[in-house]
Parts: sequence; structure tokens; C-alpha cells
Amino acid sequence: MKQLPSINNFIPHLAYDSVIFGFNGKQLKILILEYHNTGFFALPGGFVKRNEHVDDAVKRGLKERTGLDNIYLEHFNTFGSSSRSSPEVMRTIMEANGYEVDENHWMLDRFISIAYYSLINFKDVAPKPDELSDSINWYAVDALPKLMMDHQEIAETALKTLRDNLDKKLVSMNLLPEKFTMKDLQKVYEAVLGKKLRRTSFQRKMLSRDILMRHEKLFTGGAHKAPYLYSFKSYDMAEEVFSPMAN
Amino acid sequence: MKQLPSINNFIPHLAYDSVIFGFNGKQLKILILEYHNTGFFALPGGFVKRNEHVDDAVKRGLKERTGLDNIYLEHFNTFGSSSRSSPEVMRTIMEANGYEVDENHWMLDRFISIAYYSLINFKDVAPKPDELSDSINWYAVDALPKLMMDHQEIAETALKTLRDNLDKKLVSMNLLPEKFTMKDLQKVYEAVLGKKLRRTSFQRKMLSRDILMRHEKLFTGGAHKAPYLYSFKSYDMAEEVFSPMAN
DNA sequence: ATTTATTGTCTCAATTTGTTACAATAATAC
DNA sequence: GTATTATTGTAACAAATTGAGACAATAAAT
Repeated sequence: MKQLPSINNFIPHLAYDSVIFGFNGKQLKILILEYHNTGFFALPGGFVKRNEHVDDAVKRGLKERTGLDNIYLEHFNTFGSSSRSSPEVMRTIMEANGYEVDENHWMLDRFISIAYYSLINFKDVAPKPDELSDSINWYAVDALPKLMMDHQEIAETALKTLRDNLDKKLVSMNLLPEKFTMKDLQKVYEAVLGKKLRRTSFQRKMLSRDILMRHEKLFTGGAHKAPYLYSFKSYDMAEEVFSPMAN
Repeated sequence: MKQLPSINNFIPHLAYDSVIFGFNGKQLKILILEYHNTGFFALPGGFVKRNEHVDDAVKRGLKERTGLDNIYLEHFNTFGSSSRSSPEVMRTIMEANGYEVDENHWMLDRFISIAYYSLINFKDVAPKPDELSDSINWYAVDALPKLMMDHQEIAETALKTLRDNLDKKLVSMNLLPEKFTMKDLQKVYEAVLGKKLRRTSFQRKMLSRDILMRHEKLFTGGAHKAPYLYSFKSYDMAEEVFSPMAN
């Protein structure tokens, strides 16, 4: 009989789930895994070790379970409803994988989930399913399979957060190569926001913000004018929150 | 010897902290408590029961510890660094209150804190300290005492979140009476944002958003034109996040 | 040289915001 | 009553931003 993780190593009742957004130049997708022999689709998640920073647990788990390494993750919400956990679902998943599950097994307990999201360029990675999962695949945000427990809500909240923050945080840095064209940048914005933007206004706006550096042109071989390449200027996040009244 | 709460009732390693913003018509303040005989200042916090929604734990704890009841709370972040907890601080607080603390007491463990914030009109409430605390008082956001552990960071993050969301969420509803004048509303915005706003532009903007209902005038007895009273139109939060591309 | 697709920028209209001005009050003083 | 005072609601115009279209400047193919 295979061994499940021991409760001694983990903080009980506490889990994380991660919403990994990927972009293929056109569409925004989310990484979803499917458990063996169950038909259950879920966000990649895991547990937190006794003496581990939650941020590190998410990075560790994501690497173990999907092969993804060294990606920028951001916490966006915590799902703490006592009704969100489903012992039956957990039992089904574990039994379908050949584990014997004790009635009082800690993984059947009620869990609070700390939720993270990330944005990556999915050309760069090849996620691999872990031993519990049949598959791990990208699904377009408007064509997700039915997700187990409250994972649909977690994914929706993540998308809303991403849309609200795209402008401010420029997390899109993770979705683009070091250097990119204005059109590439616009496509990221359009995919995340889920709507078309006006080319000229977008270009003027981005240039006026003084956050881009212009580099050499990119010659693609197309029968047309070559676009400039840009990169983000580095900027620091320093911000005085508790400052005295501004003038 | 007094009894500390038993671990059997609570989820281990999990706590919450609350940043309660209050507004007095002029300044934005935060509710801070001071533990007996220690000089430690802290945000009001507590633990989550085994079968309790985290949201409910925060409401319950806040009522028990401060007398505040029925206020709107919103989760804004989770503080999960493994270094954020300080067993020495916890021990000092408990011993200063006459409790005998076992070396391995669960309250000395590492804790992950789920953080909430709220906005209230502090004319309406009279917070009372709980048995562990000497005092519970309002402090202006730019004149906080030195807070224990990472509570300063939690408070700063809450203020930043509040500023970022004031416009969108109109949480300021909690800071105003049912009906209020345009000047009242402007003062809330100014206190939260920490800067003066232009009267005419503010008024035009608020009116153009179609979120206010105009009522009768308010006669204060002042030797001048009487302002109208307004209230927020109710609005529902329904929002399609996973909708197909907008045109 | 001509054609084609795409890019960068300009222009002018439409919209939004900043700024000032001013008429319309409530209450008080006379 | 009438004048005075403080404050409010809104108009008017300027300044800034955004929307929409036009167009010249390319790269590469014909």
C-alpha cells in the first residue's frame, strides 16, 4: 500500500491553490489538472509544511506537481468557508489512486485555502502531471471544464484580480520575452482584459507612461514596415503609505 | 490559575488580524489595542474554530474583544512568512496576564494570519478592551504607536488596499450615515486618500456616476444655502467574469 | 518601380477634468 | 422687510486626455 503524506509534516487544515495563467500570443488560458479515474478537474494545490513560508510552499508544490519552476506568484485571496471542503471528493481521489484512507484521515478535514495566481508564457514550459493526476492541461478561460469543489470560484476571483491589477503591476512582464513589439504587448492586454483595444490609443498611452525602452527594429521577413522592439524599464516598488497629508 | 483556550477548539497555526478603520469626519484612524503590563501594541486578532468560516471567526472575535458588532469586513491578504511569529512576544503577553505557559503551548507556534479590514464610523461605537488588554484606542494612520511583530506591515497593506479600492467598492458606505451631504462624502474620500480634492470636480464626478440618490435638503441652522442630502443607490455586485470577448 | 501589409505618428473631434465665476439660497443683523 | 454672510449647486471656459481616422514610412515580394 502506498503512503500518503503524514500529518506530522504539514500544517493541518491549511492548503493552497494556484491559478496559473498562460498566454500563447492570442488566448489566455488556465492550467488545470485531472485526477486519475475520477473525472475531477482541479487547480494545482497542496499543503504547507510546518516551518515553511506559505509562498515557498506554493513554489515547491507547483514545481513538484507540474514541473514549473521559478515563476512569479502572487497571493490574491483566502478561501475560508467551512463548507468549501468536500471529504467525499478527497476520499474518491485518494482511493482512485490506490491509497487506503482512514475514516479520520487529516486530508479529509476541513481546509482553508490560500490562493495564488501567476502569469507565464506557456511556450516556455511543459507542465507534467504528478502521480495523482492523469493530465495537466491548458484551458481557455472561457472554456474551462467543470471544476471540483469551489475551484471555479477561485479561478474567477483570480481572473478578476488579474484584470484589476494588470495596469498597475505590469505582471504581464512574465508573459512576454525580454524584448517585444507594441503589438505583442497589446495582445497581452487584450487577452487578459477580454476585449479589443484601439491600436493608436493603446500605443500612445503606453509610450506616454515612460515605462518602456525602445530598442532596435524587428525584421520578421514580412512585406511591411518593421516594428520597434521594446522592453520594460525596471522600476522599484518603494511607496510611502503612511506619509503625511500630501500638500 | 486561569485557563487559556484549548487547542482542541481551534485550528492550529491559523490566526486572523483585523485592521479597523474609523473616520471621525476629519481623520482616518485605526483601532489598536495594548496588552496588559507589556507595552505591546497590536491589531485585534484571534483564532479560528475547528468548524467555523474564517469570516465568522473574525466577526465573532471582534465582537468578543472590542464590543464591535455587525460590521462589514473584507479579507485583503494573508501573511504567511514562517518568521512572522514571535513566541517570546506571545509568552510575555500571556505571562503578564497571569497565565502559566507550557514550553510547547500551541499559542507559541508559528502562525499564518488571515488579514481583514473594515471601515466604520467611530462615532457609533465604543470599543471595550478584552481581558488581556489594557486599552483599545483609535490612532491616526500617520501617528500609530510601534506595533508588535509584523502588525505595522499588515496595517500599511490594509491602507494601501483601502485606497486602491475606495472608488470601486464604495466601502465608504460604512463611514457615513444613511443620508449625507456632498461635503461629508468628500471628507471621507480626502481622509482615506490622504489628500485634498477639488470641490467642484468631486461633485460633478460623483453625480455623473449615477450612484447617488438626491433627497431633501439639510437645514443645519447655518447662515448659508442648505446642501442636499444623498444616499447610495443600492447596486448588486453581479459581474460576469468568464464571459466571451466583449464585441 | 509597383504593390502589399503593417507601423509610427499626426490631426481633429469628442470626452473628461481643472479652474473660475456666479447665482441661489438660509440664517442673522439691522 | 433689506442687507450681509457663508456655503452650495452649477454654468462656462480652458486644459488635458481619449477616440477615430488619415497618412506617410517602411520591408519584402512581384
